Amino acid sequence: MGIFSKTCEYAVRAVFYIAQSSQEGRKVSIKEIAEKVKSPEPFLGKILQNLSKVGLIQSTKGPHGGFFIDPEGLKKPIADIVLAIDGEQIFTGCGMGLDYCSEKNPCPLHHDFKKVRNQLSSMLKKTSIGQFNLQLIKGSVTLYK
Amino acid sequence: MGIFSKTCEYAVRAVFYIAQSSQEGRKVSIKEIAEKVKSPEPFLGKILQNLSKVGLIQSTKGPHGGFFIDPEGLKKPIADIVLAIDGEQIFTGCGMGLDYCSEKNPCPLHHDFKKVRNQLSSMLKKTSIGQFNLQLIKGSVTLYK
DNA sequence: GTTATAAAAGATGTTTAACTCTTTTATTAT
DNA sequence: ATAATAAAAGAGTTAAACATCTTTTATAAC
Ligand code: FES
Ligand code: FES
Repeated sequence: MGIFSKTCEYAVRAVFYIAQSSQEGRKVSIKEIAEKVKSPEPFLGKILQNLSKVGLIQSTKGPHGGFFIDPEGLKKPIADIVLAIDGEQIFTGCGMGLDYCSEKNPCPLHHDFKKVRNQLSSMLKKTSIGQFNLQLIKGSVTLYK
Repeated sequence: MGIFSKTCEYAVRAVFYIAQSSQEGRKVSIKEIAEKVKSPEPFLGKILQNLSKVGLIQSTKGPHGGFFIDPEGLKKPIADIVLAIDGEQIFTGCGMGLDYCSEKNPCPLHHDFKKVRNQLSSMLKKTSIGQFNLQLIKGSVTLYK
């Protein structure tokens, strides 16, 4: 596995796709999202359910219903998705798995690991979910391969 | 979970402890290592068995036997431990879980994620297993809490 | 209000990672 | 040789992550 859990990877890809669709004024169904971001449909349903519960995305049931993100949601950082799925360990935890990370009682990796962790955090916090859509729309980046 | 798997965290802590002991000229038993780095003893046994198979550490059976690291092993980078346990995905994989990471067909995170990944790689590759012992011996860093 | 649509909710199943136990083999000391 | 020690090897268990299936609820169109 990579840095994030598989569940989290699905979530990020899905949210990006929903964001893009929302900016085009469309709601999208689980089925469509699952196809476009290559994730198992029923599992993605559960993930989106959770993201919806914490208010990161919105949805409406029934015909022409589906998932979308309101303008407030588009302003939120990508970090919020990761936090909702994988928790804060990745932003604050010790690289060697010690119970807690501290300056006073650091592990051998601490000094360097802290930098990596900080860079990861700032990358996820500095960019909002909505900001990626320009890139996506003009086709310079992709959500599937 | 953090950036590395739990198994990998145990492995790194254990290898550091073994390295320290080796530089003091002692072999150490699974029991001792498990206590000192806070890992489940039988599980750690399996992990060390694997590291031993790939030649990262050495061991001898019987009385006064145990694990140690030869001078060659001490020169190897920490990255080798991570690679042996978690695989190369963490060094090369796409942050959003796309099948492969590429410059030509990048995901939205690619540009920034690449930097994080590179920093992580260089951190793990630049320092050898043996280099940590000075810090460990003088007590400025720790392997348990 | 009936029907169609689509997500929510809840229960269930599968796979992988984490962890344990038992038996065997190698080494050393007596 | 025998007994003691410690890892290797292999089989087995448990828990968590990943994934599916079924039923219910909300919404919209007719
Ligand atoms: S103590 Fe290990 S990363 Fe800070
Ligand atoms: S394509 Fe996603 S990190 Fe490179």
